[in-house]
Amino acid sequence: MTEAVSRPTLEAVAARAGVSRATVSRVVNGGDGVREPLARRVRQAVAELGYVPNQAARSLVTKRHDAVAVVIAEPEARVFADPFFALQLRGISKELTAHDNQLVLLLIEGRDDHARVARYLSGGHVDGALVFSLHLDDPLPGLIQDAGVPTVFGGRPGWGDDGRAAKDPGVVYVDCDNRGGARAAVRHLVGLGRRRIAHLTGALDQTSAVDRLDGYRDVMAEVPGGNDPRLVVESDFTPAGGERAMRELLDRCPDVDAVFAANDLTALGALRVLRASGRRVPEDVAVIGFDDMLPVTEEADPPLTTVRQDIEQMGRLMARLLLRGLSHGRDRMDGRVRADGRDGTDVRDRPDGPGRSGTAVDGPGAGGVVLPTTLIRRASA
Amino acid sequence: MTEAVSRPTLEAVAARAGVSRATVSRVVNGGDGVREPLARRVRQAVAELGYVPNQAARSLVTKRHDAVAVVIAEPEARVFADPFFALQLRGISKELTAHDNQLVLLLIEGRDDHARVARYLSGGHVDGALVFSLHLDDPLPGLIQDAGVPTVFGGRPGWGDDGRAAKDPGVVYVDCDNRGGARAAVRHLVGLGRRRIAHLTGALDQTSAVDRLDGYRDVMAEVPGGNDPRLVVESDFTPAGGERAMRELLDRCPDVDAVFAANDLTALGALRVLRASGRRVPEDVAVIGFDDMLPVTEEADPPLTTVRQDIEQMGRLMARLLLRGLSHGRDRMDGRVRADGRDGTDVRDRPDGPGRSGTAVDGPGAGGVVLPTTLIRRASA
DNA sequence: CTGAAAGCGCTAACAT
DNA sequence: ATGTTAGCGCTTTCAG
Repeated sequence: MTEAVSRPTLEAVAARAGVSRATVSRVVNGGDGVREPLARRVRQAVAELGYVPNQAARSLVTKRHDAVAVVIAEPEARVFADPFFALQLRGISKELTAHDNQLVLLLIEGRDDHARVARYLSGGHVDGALVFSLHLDDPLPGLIQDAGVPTVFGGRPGWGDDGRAAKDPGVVYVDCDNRGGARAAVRHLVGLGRRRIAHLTGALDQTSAVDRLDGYRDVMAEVPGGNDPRLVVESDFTPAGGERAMRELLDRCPDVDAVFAANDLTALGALRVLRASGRRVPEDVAVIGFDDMLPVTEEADPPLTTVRQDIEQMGRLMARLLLRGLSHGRDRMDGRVRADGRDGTDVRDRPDGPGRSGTAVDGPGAGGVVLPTTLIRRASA
Repeated sequence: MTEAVSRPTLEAVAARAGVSRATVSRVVNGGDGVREPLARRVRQAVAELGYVPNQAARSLVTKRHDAVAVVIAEPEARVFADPFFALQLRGISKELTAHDNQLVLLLIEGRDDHARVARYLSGGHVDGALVFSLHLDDPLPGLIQDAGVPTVFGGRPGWGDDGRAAKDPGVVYVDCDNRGGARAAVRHLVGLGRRRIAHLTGALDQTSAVDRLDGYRDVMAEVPGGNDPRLVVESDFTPAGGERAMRELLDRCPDVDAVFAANDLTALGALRVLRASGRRVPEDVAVIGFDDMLPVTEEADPPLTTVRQDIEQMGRLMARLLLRGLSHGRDRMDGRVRADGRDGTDVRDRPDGPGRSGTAVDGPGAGGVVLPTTLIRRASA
């Protein structure tokens, strides 16, 4: 292992190129206003010495860090049960990398960690934050707002009275069209001729679960007998919860002919209970999930029809919005992030095929960007 | 959102407390050699002003960053198919947090990214790196060694001729006892009275797959007819690969009565093919997996007997070893990481129950720390 | 278009 | 035990 030998400084490069430090600095940072022959000499010296700018020194004067924090709270470690997390990170990482920003990962393990994270964020160590707000009652978003760090949330924030946060144009978030996706799923079941369509909800302290339930209700309101409350069973996004809910459902409504589960894991549990009860899927009961968690949906028996959301794209978009706000901030806006100016490239670049649902923007004035979902037909419905 | 108002500096705190900057600095950094009354005044001022040290300024002079990079290469995105990644990160994060270090996440998407990561690591932005080396031919480890950054690898590194790297005491890594775990699994099958025990390998360009195969062979060498090469089918750690391999196996050896799959996903594929072929598990064919990937093993049909490795613990240990090397380095060792001084607290704190396998240290002189595995009995074997 | 000089906020000798 | 001082490596006016 080589000794951590002191790296060359601007000074060294300047000496070697026979110019001043200022000139080297200019070249290194884009090189405006340096005549080509000189610039070339500088670049040469940089290459020869293997010069890499000292980020600490740079930050000290620019007050920028080219780093953003990604904050992930993982209460019951549910986040870790699925590949969600990884995909989001991947999208975020790609976008940050493309803009030469570093990703500082902040995992929250428990209540105590909130203070730590808040302190870090207020400490001015990063230029902004991407925050995944999982629960309606999570104190974290509030703390972060107080910290005064430009922030983009992942998933519609649910804090505040009646989801007030999501309507505050100062709060920027990215989400998938949970409600629209749910509608598409239920409509599909209706189109299949099903009438006793049930819903196994997700954990209702998360906005995604609430929105999917709302979407279900939107469509069922138009189905004769569709507002039978026994058709909705509360669950929690887990396979075990799905089993429990499905048993309960079978008890309440033995005549059920379709199930829209709040996510694929829940659908998996339902599938098992249905099989055990002697029902055939989809002949007797059609089943649809949500997320399109690949290993799960494709390997399910039968393969699961589901509503796909592009997790990685959500990550990318979050990062993009944050970075955009940051660059504004540098010029004159004090870093306030805004969700407008949605050029949408890369986001809505897929053809508008059948089964497509949702709009790309959830109403004017809101700080939320909502990505469309797609119904993926497999064997279960 | 509050304006990014300039935070208070040491100077401000000093003024308020009526002392010099140096004194404040001393108090903030542990407070040796400052008399209590004074120290109290300083702490008071710090609290009142909400002072947080400027990390950039501090790094500039100390040349330390209290940050480590976590480098994850994810070739075919396989990493993201399972919760592995998340668990490792969680373990790492916990340990780093406990020592006030930041986690900078570097995801490698393709060949081009290697250079970028190498440059970042050489750039002296972090104090050390935790690197997951997935493939035998990965150029990354070499680049990282050149970068001269204290590093701990996740998983036995396979580069160099014949795994030379793992024997270099200068190369530190943490792995689970793949070979021992495999032995335990196969021994269990033997104990069940099985004789035609097959192995579906993992991707053999990863040391974990190679080691598990070796473990299988260790035991089979003592089983009559156990060295039948047809009993080993190469696969790739995926469910689809598992299906393919299992079909091939059934073709070659219809009399197979047990299968040790290189991981749980592979076992899942095997299970499906076995069912389709009309075989009962475990009556006709016993099946064992590896990893104990919970959602998969518990939800499998039948629930999967498997070899558990404590992923999170591996992450913790990697971070701990790195941090330990770093603190040595600060005193006098130029940051060289060493795998000795294994106090092992938290690592070997579980009772030595039955089915336990492996040693905590893989031979003297090597830079590797190998964590034990546990056989988890469920219904499939 | 280029160079000289003034700090950014902090730590670590060195004084006292 | 506390204060004074000299930079860490860089960007950025400000002159020329």
